[in-house]
Amino acid sequence: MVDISARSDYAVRAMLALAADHDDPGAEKPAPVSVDRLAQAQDLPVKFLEAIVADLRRAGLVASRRGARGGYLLSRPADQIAVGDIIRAVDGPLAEVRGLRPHDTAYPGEAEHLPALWVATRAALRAVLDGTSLDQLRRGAWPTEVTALLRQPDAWESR
Amino acid sequence: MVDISARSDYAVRAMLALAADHDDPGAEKPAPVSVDRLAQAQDLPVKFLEAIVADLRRAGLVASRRGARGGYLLSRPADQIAVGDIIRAVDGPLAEVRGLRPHDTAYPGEAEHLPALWVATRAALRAVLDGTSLDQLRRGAWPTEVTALLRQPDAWESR
DNA sequence: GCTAATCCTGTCGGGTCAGTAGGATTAATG
DNA sequence: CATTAATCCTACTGACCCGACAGGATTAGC
Repeated sequence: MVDISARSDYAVRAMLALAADHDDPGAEKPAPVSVDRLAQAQDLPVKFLEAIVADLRRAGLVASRRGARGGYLLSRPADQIAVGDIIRAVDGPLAEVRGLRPHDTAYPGEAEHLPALWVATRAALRAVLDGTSLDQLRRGAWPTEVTALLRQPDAWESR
Repeated sequence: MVDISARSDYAVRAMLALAADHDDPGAEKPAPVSVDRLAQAQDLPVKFLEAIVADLRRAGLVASRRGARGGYLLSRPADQIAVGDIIRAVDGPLAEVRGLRPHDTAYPGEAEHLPALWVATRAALRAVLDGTSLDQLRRGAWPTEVTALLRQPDAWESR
């Protein structure tokens, strides 16, 4: 069902590392961070991460400086980047049904209402992932929807 | 991210077909439905569906009668079967992070709050899929959480 | 005993995923 | 101006999973 891929997981963690570097040293202009340092910070495979960060750049979420002293920078403030943006950048749409977008599935007979359920499923995902910014995630300062979900008693249990 | 697999999609549709047969002819005892008829009703590949329905049986969601005039029956009323139950039966856990359950992921440094986000993501999924029964799905009689999600203006739009 | 069904095992091609290899290009710095 | 440190690009691989099919063993109603 939901499988948070290594790509997405690594991408979010790299972005978190970048965000940290961004507001860390007071008011200085942040210096570009190399893939090597990002990989070290979160213990990720360097070459694989390199490919992932390239996707983030193509999606416009980070800017790159080439050459010595080069590296990557957030292209927007961390409170204006949703986690959903990151995941879409590296893994495509948040939800698919057998390769189709949820809203253009169609079914015969008894299953006529099924598309609505898939759409609702996607909407639920969006509420969490597009409702949480990189900045909120880093600080654990959750938006209200997420807080409500986490308050659920069995949220941390298997099922 | 979320990929509703063919297995899950087909499984839900087969269960819907079964549910329809169940309350259709008034108060008669429902007769077992063969895989062939289920496949026809929803236009699904017979042999593949056979394997899927076998999973549903092992999970206890349907009961089987072997031999001539055999087939499958819902093992509980359709309002006591959650869509989430069906999906778990054929595809395993609703959410995983690189093969791990969301609640036992762990991260170094800046990503310390990430597990909570994955857990919230799963909780959001559960709210929709465990909150909707097979019966509600068939009738399009959505629970309040789903209605709220579908009311969202861009719920049916791409992103 | 025929027939219609479940049940089981095995196979298969293609696709995706995580990760690696190797090198071309770019730019700061001494 | 050469060295060095970085991005960038293309290609590859090995493993695994997914959708689907084949063939037959078993069961039970008529």
